[in-house]
Amino acid sequence: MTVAKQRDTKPSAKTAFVTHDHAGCAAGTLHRAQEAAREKGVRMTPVRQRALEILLEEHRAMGAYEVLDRLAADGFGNQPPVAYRALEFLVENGLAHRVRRLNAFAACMRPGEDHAPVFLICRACGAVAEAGADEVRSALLDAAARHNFTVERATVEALGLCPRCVDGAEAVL
Amino acid sequence: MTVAKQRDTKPSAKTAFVTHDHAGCAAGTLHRAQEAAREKGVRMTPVRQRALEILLEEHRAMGAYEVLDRLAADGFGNQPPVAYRALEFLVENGLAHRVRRLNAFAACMRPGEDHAPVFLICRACGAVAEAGADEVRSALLDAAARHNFTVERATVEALGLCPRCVDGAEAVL
DNA sequence: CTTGACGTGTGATTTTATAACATACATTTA
DNA sequence: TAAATGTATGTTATAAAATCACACGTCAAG
Repeated sequence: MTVAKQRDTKPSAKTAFVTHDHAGCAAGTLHRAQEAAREKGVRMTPVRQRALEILLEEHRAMGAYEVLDRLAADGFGNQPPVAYRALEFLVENGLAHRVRRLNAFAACMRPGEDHAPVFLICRACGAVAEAGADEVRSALLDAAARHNFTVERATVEALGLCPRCVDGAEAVL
Repeated sequence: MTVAKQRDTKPSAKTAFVTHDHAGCAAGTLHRAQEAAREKGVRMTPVRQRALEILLEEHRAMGAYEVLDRLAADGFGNQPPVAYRALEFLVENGLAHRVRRLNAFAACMRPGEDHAPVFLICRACGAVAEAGADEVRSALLDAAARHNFTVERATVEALGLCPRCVDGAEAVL
């Protein structure tokens, strides 16, 4: 846990690809997530909160078993359902997202805001950014409408290289 | 196998959601796929072709193990790698697509044409349609560009209800 | 005919995800 | 506060999806 603030960077146009104060960014997002949960009337229990913290601390997509290991190390159960249930809760309540391409999960950077996220996944460093998606979403809805298809949920994921990895080969790896 | 044509519907705006002559549609697509493979200089071996036929016959997303069962029934190997290798080949060569939301695979309806497909997945009947995606794709590229992200591959999948399932509740289930 | 590349078959294993059931905690209701 | 109810957690087991590693076969180039 642990909310060590280091440089109180203002979270202006925060994206995973821009160097920023992870700890502060994570703390802020966690706070907003807690708010969102409270407003929604759902319970942010210890496992759930810890799972979210783990995702926020890493600021990348993590597999369920990876999260599970961390949870177990913190004294929670060490069986798959422990992680899957916490992660499912977070996803259901818009506090995290599932990244299908990676069979993984990532914290939502805009908890509470109704979101239709696009994920930008760097294949070099594994960073995952959540991009604004309004235009993508409306284009998708248009395309679906042309087929008389009713969209309920959408997954939009792009795999490629983030700005830090694309030029230098000094990639984070 | 089997090109029993039933109603020779003209494949004008063919989509999985419009009632049409599956057999004819499948046969035509298979033919185009074979052409595409030949032009590309890759080998369309028996397992590979049969795997594609299976996907085309069903005209829906199928899990690797489901395809495997059918292949085994036709005298091919019955171990997972048999199906995964054939499917991987098809995907690599643009003859099929992977539908991540379903952990499944579907035949490409436009083999050869460089495609950036959007999948419309009916949660009621399981049909999967490949929709035109140019606008979605450009919106996605724009969004990525704003983050200085270089897109290499994209996954766009919508889950919802197809026109046949959305109004009648007589849904296929 | 031998070599080497590619494809296929097979057994075993790894990784990802759920089912099923028991226990504990929390919130309401009386 | 005690009982009742719903919700969350722990744990065992298993299912489903995907890959590894290695043997064998085929076919075309040398």
